[in-house]
Amino acid sequence: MPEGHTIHRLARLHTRDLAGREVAVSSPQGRFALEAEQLDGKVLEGVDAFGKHLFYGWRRGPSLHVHLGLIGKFRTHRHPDPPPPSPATRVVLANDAVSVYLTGPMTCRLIRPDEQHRVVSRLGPDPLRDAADDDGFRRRLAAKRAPVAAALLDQSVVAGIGNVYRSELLFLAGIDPRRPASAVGDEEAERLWSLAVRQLRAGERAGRIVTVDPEEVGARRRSRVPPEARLYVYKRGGMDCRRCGTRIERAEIGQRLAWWCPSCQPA
DNA sequence: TCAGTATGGGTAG
DNA sequence: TACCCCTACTGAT
Repeated sequence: MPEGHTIHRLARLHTRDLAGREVAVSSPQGRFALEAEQLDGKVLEGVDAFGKHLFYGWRRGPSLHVHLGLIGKFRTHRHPDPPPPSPATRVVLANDAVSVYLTGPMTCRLIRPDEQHRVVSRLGPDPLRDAADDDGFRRRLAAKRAPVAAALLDQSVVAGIGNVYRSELLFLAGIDPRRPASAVGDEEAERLWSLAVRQLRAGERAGRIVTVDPEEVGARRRSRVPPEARLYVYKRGGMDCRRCGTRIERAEIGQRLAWWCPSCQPA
């Protein structure tokens, strides 16, 4: 489920589980075998997240750049007796305590510092790194003529938001997803940014996306909200808005489906 | 067993 | 804008 909150959580957990020690690196699938040989036995210094990108930094070695794409997945198995990796496992990172398996990444490659800099410099502000940069977000948003829902998926406008958060944040901000990004006012943009910071932080802590106010669905805490009640609009087309009862609408915006409540997010 | 789907993004034209 | 790639799971056949 790789939006920015998942990526930052992986960086934190992989740093905790793997950094500061030698790591055994292999590639059961074989597509990363030559590169794995270069890293095998090196000490991992830390894992850094920018938007949806992960960078694994090694003592005396090139960085490992991972982007999960739509279907990439990390699985962590505590020892003893981790299950064998599936034949499609691109990379295994292991020490005597844990084995981490990576499958289906869009990007998995060794990268020089200048290339890493180029990747990061193309990204807009990341709510989980640059919480104070509401101004940078506002300026980048104002420069886009595309619908605001498309602009939120543009990683050069804001890094780390994906298809779930874009619909949910626009609902929380009361903004119609079809409105041109350049027509979003300064105060609305600031509100959108502060919602992004708050929601992605909560998602990073919880390891899942829960945008509903727990009280609105009869739960005491975010962690108690049942799975089917965690979101306001995402994938709820044709259902009733949790707040006003209006039927949730759905349309393709920016090559992906978006959902919104026409009453809570008036045109 | 197979088609469809998924929280993404790069490249060619 | 169209097309492509990556894997796992679900539901229909």
